[in-house]
Amino acid sequence: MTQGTQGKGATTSTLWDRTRQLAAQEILQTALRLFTQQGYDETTIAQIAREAGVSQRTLFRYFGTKEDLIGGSEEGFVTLLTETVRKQPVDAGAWEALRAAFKAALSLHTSPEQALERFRLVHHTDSLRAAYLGKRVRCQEELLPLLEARLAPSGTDRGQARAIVATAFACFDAATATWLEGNGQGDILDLYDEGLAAVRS
Amino acid sequence: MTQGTQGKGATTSTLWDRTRQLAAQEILQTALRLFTQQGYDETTIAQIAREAGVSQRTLFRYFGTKEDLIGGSEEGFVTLLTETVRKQPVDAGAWEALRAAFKAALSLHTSPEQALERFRLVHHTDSLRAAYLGKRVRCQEELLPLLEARLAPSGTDRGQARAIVATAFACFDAATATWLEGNGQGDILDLYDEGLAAVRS
DNA sequence: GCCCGGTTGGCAGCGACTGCCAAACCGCTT
DNA sequence: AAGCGGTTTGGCAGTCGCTGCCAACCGGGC
Repeated sequence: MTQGTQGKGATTSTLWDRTRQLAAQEILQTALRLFTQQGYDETTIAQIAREAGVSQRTLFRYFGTKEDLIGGSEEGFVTLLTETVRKQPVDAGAWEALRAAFKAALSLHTSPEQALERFRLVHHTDSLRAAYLGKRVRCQEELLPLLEARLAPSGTDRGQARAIVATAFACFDAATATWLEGNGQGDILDLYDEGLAAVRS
Repeated sequence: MTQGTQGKGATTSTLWDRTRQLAAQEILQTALRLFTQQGYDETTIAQIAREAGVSQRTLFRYFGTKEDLIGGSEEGFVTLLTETVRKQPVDAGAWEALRAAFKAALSLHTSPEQALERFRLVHHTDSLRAAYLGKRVRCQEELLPLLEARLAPSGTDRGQARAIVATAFACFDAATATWLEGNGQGDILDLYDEGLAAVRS
């Protein structure tokens, strides 16, 4: 699929599958527009395909599921988190590493307004929220071994490491929920710190 | 639906919708059997209906969705948790109340073996896990106001209360995951305590 | 016997998603 | 210019979960 022609140029090759990327973006924008305009459940794949000028079949070839049309591919997200954690200095604790990962994830959004809009959409649509939560736990599982290494010195076992990772994500979600409730007031990371502080009082 | 005939008898009325309950249980057992035998995704509603001796249509009338065939109705679960929290003594803190609620929830399972089997099924099926997580956050939202009351005296704001509830559930999930990994070894509540202790070290 | 509220079953239909096959397309060679 | 191989695309039919609608049914009160 993506490799076909990926010769020497480290840049985006053949100016042909740049068209492909463009098509993908076109689909994505159309989908996001319709979702915010009329809601996720009220928007059908058929409509998105029609308005984006592609067939339903190819839409499903670009994005495997309807949920993938929001939040982009899961892989990118996961690797960003894992790489960020891995890059943290060895003397940084698990909590610091996780905080850094969340910070990196938040920096993906182009603007707070866009983030707010997207968070709202995900938060208010049951199916989307469920999908997000699924991704989240897969993330946790991926991160677990990395953080186990940082935790081992202090005699923390696997179950405890899992609890720590889960707690970090839970507080992050709580922070975004609170942020959403306040219509984007304040900084998510600050809310995260406050929440975690309350937990670890 | 359920009220139709619910006269004076506080017991299960009219010996007629006892048949209904029986039918419901029949469907549930069939579904659970098939799920564990051949997997959730591989089992179709048509098959369950056929083997349970009802039409697809009535199956959907008893259980609104395929996911409802596992873990029973959400309402029952939610009310159990909220009632348990509400019943806790006023001087009990939020953490104690949540722990009591988890304990009550765990006591719903008839046997550890059955719990293990069911947890495994949910944990290993993406769609089921997503559905469970969705229920979980709805639970959290329901519980939030109750615990806010217990937390208010110590000057905890809403965002922090949310973080605390989310953390408790996260640690509970981590505990069940660890319990599952150890094939049902030990006690979930003990694992929960250990995880929470590590978090709040 | 008869009507009546509530239950059931069958059918048609929707929306997400997949497999399959033929047509279109791109870049390359002759 | 014509041909060719590999990839991409579109259309079609089919599956599965789920819903609305309507006709048939069943137990109980008049």
